[in-house]
Amino acid sequence: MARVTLQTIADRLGVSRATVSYAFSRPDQLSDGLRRRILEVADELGYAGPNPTARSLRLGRAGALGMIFSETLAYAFADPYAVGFFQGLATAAEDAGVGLCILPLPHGDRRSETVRDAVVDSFCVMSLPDGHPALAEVFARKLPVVMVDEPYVPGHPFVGTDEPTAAATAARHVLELGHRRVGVAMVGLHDDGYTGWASQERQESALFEAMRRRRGGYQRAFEEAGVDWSGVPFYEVARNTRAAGKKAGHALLGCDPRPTAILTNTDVLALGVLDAASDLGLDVPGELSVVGFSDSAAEDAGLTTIRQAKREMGEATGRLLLSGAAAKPERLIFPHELIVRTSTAPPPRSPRR
Amino acid sequence: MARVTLQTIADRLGVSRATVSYAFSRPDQLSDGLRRRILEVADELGYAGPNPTARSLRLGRAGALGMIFSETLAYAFADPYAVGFFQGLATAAEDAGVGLCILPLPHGDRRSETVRDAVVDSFCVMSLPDGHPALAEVFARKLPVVMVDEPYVPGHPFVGTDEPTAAATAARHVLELGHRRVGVAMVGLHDDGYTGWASQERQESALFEAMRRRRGGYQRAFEEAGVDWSGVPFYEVARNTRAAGKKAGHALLGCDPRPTAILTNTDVLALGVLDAASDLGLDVPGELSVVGFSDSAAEDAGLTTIRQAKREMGEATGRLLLSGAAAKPERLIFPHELIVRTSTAPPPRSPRR
DNA sequence: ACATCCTCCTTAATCAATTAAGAGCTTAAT
DNA sequence: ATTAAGCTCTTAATTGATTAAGGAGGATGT
Repeated sequence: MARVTLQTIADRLGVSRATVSYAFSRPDQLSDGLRRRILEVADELGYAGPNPTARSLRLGRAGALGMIFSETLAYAFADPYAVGFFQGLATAAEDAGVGLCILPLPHGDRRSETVRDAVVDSFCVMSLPDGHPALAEVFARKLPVVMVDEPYVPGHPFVGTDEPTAAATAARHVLELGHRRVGVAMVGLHDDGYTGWASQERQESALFEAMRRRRGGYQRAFEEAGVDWSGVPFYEVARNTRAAGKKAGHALLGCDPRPTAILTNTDVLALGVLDAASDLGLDVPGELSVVGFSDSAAEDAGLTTIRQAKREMGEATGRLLLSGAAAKPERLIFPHELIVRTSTAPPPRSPRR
Repeated sequence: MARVTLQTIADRLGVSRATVSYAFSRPDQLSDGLRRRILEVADELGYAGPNPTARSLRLGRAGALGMIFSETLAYAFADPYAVGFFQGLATAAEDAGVGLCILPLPHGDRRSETVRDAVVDSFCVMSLPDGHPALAEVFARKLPVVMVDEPYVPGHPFVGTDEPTAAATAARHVLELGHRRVGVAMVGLHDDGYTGWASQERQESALFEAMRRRRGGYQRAFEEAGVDWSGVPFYEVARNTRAAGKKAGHALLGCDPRPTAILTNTDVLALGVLDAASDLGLDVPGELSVVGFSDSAAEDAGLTTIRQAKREMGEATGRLLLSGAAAKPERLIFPHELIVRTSTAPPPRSPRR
């Protein structure tokens, strides 16, 4: 059972390959009779239709948008922020009738040429650390690229959030409620798998730009409020999971004096902190205030958080890529919003020890 | 700025195209000196590397797995069950170093040739109604296909759940607790946008096979317990959202006599039913028991549900497709499990009116 | 001195289509 | 009758690579 191509059908009918091609893609170029006969024979021979790869090559378009993510794909799909973004991106792809191709990057010792070999027309790069090798591979492809959240590469379009301001808004919220002993739990600063207390130096040298800037926003708000940042307990976790959040929560709540508020840079982490508070029998928000980030899992838990326009960001990224506008180095900063729910309140008058 | 191809570089250096190709893909075939010179010139000319589409054509492999979903992509990404499945599928794709290409289907009056033109090596088809035109387009491609949840097409590999048994398990749980006035809320039976009470005939003629079978499981369990199915209030909603679940909850809880338990075919719907119960000031599980399905959003809410191995199903599907085993018509039925949490209890002794 | 073996590179076939331009032939208009 | 216009189909160039087989030249073995 040899491969069936246009040529096979052409030979069988004694017509030219071009004629068979027209039968499939330009019905107006052929008489109805011949066209019918061609389609009949195609069916008979089990022809699978014009080969998409050959078509792509000839037409110079792949019909797909490539998406690159720094983490493993399992991790990406477990992150509500990323999934929300995908939703928007997928909507844009759908509207344009192109596929959304999620590309795995090599992790660990695994080699992979996915970026080099991906049959796509453009790339969306999300949360890659500054010098990640995949970034160079993407640029080498000379296709339209939009960077999301990080890294910001001058001269290339960017979609993101005003991280320092958003973080400062979250911090200011608890500071204005009167909290002075505040702990911070963050994920996504480095990719070395470290979980534990983070020194000032480690904080500032964070590999991931967006989270580094977000942290900077916290610090600025604290300093503006006259709170010494070096006294702020700062716990870093390696994975954005509820369990990691719980661990951070226990660490922070074990400090003496105990914080009356905890800031986290994801909602998932914040939920874990709530778990820790619950373990210790602490009333939230009576004895402890907790703030999340990105409003991705926050509603049910009554979490105060910073809402980000995930879907809109995804859609905008898609449109930028699909409209060809990605040639211009636009920089779209999407608005954020503080959503105050029931996880934050003024600190207790006389803190329980 | 004309296109730079292997040939451009070859011409510039006065070598053959093949030599340049070897410089990129088979370093051992070339002297180091020439290879270096080739790469240098390539860089100089701004060559983007061997064209992936041409490569794909020549090598006969696309390096991507196509995924098809009956709903809009925004909807798919909003469904925790689907996202869980994606997680597993993506993991398998990642391990194999291939991309995961999510293909939009035409919706409404939109035309689209995405299935016909998708540059992929295989297809994963999830939850397509029996006669959906995309299914024929997929088969026409003559590539490996795995069907997930539905439709089951004899002779093709299938990955899914024992729907009738799983549903019967959920139903039996409340029946064994002593409930006799039970309501049912389901989504995903038809795709005509209908929301409201569903007649027996409408139930049985459901377009989507998996949900049709799931419903059959409920009915069987009721009949085995001696409960007349025709007296069971059955509310159907068009979309798998919390708001829709709430609407269904209000409808069902407005029945006289009021149900003491409600079965839903998704956790999202169940959360909505809990919202409705809360609106009415009903105690769960004291006055109302609620059961979800798929354990996708259930833990925090304490929802009793049927756990499905979403991730494992996705991974198995991926492996089937990527190992070439999809040629054999395997039928993988994954186990389910009743998870009893705090949303179910025996019915109240003397029901409040 | 001759055969043999490498190393390095070229030739040419192949992958499977699309499409502008042109060639016959028929039909219609003048 | 003649010219122009329409249909329908073919020719041939093009898209950008990969790779088996072969050739030229130098090094090695006997």
